[in-house]
Amino acid sequence: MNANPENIETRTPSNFLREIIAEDARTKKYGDAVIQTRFPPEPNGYLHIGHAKAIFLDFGLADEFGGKTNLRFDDTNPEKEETEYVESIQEDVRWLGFEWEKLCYASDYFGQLYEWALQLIKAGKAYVDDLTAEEIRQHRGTLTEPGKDSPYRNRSVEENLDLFVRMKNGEFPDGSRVLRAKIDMASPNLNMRDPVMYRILHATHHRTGDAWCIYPMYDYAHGQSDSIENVTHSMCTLEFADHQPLYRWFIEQLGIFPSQQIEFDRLNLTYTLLSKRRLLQLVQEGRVRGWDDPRMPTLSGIRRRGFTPEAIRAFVASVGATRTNGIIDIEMLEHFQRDDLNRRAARAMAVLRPLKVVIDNYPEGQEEMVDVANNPEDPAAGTRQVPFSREIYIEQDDFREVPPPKYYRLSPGKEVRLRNAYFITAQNVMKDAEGNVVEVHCTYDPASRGGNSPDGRKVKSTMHWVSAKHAISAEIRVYDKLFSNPNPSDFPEGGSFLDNLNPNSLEIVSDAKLEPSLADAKVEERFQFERVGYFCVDRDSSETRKIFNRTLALKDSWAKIEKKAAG
RNA sequence: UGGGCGAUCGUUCAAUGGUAGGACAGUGCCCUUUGGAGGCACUUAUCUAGGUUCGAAUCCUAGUCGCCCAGCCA
Repeated sequence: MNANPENIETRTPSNFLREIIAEDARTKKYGDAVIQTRFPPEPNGYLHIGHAKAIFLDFGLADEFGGKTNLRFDDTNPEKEETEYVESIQEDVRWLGFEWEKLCYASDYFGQLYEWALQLIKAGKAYVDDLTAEEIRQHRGTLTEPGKDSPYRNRSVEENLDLFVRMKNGEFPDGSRVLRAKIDMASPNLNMRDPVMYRILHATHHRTGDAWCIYPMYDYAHGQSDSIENVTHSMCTLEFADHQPLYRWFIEQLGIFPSQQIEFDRLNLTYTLLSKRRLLQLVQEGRVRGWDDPRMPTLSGIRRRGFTPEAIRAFVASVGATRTNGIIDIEMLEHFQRDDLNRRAARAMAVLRPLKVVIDNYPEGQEEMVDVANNPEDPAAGTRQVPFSREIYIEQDDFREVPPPKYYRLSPGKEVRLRNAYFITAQNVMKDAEGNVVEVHCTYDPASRGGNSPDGRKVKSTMHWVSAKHAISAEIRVYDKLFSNPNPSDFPEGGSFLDNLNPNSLEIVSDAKLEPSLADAKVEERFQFERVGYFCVDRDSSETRKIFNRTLALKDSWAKIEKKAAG
């Protein structure tokens, strides 16, 4: 990305990660080596907003210090990993605006890792254990009790070597043996109680195929992979803090490049679930339309929803990094997205729930074009022509036959402005058999063309509109939060996180009326529908029928007033 | 109960022994051809108890509370 360090300095406060790196750079802890980081996802699912923070930190911090960042797939478990995911991950990282130095795979290092395992066995630091998974668990002890040595712990180097080579050669079935590091079964840190380094898995790996039937565990692969890549600062989330002693142990035993692990807090958001397992469940059970459903917190979902990489970067930058675990208000994310879109999104007029307005004194058959700013925030965006005629649509919410207090919009006898067009005054209404208002008849002031009256008369309200004759019809998918509970994982005994699903997270408006210029909108193009919200064109659109996703509603102070009045 | 980590406005991030500040949210006012945006103002915080110090959010001690760890997952 084209990061501007000065800008980042002034825009975001420092954090402990930046300070550690700055200090290491200053003291030349790594000599003249450049700052090297890595973003190490396991290709077993789609990236989500939580990963955006890690990506921003890994890439952003390295960049700030003139360093490099590798994208490394931590693909040590063939049973869960797929090429589909390695592709989507690359796409998502690029979409966020980052480019990696090298594309790496832990599986690239399987050979080296194997050689190092041999080395550790020869040094008497690793042994083959024939205990079952269950027995290993029992020998591990508990949080308060030390573990017990495996009866196989003191095998000879020769026997261990022989057994391990045969494990590698496929002589033993899955689960029959493992290679373990020989450390300390009484360590208060469970990770140091002779952790498993290799397990036998006769599974086809998405890259190495059937070349291997033993696969390294995370703990044995991660630090060494960092070391191979000369990673200076290996940043990961807090739950790995207990693994750090082991991370260092392997590097020290092997005498290889001393990468250092630093942990920071995971990103948590209100109303949002970031557990891969549960996200997968939502997809598999059809609770959402897929990984890229616009309600999903996945990067692909957020992108389809209309969020921008700029806003996400600004958001994660503001959130910073600490070692405290908190939960960030989703409104913070929404704020950064509105802020970005407000500056950049072209405006358009669209009526989601149309109510027909007939301007009785506007000549029948007449039509005209009015000049409209594409973005009042950005004069450079220019203007466009929007057709106006005798019959228009306004939002149902913008008319009340009996206006409540503080209601500024259209009501009988009230004069309002049609944005960029004319002042109109409501005269009378037509109703259907049930008494619903189906048409409002108004008169307009021809002198107010453009939206101002020469006599300086003021109106309280300005409303958007679409010419009925020229409007195009479109489908609009109005999204709301996927969960109605701020903490979706909080459910009563016997319940499920699914109970927290918001039943109204998707509302489909099938016949919205849009200004005709929107007929040319391209997939993913973003707009602000004035007074309504931010929308983008969904890829489900066809040549003849547009489908828009609502990214976010505009802040609505009238809704607040109404709510307050309702008590 | 063992080990590790942490604790500052409602939320989040700063303050690195020297005026507790910003952002989000909230409230009020101003402005407005989007009840949007913008501007101004306001409210609210250093977990507790001791100690060190001229001076402590910061250092020390003890306590309290929270998170993480007992996969042949990462």
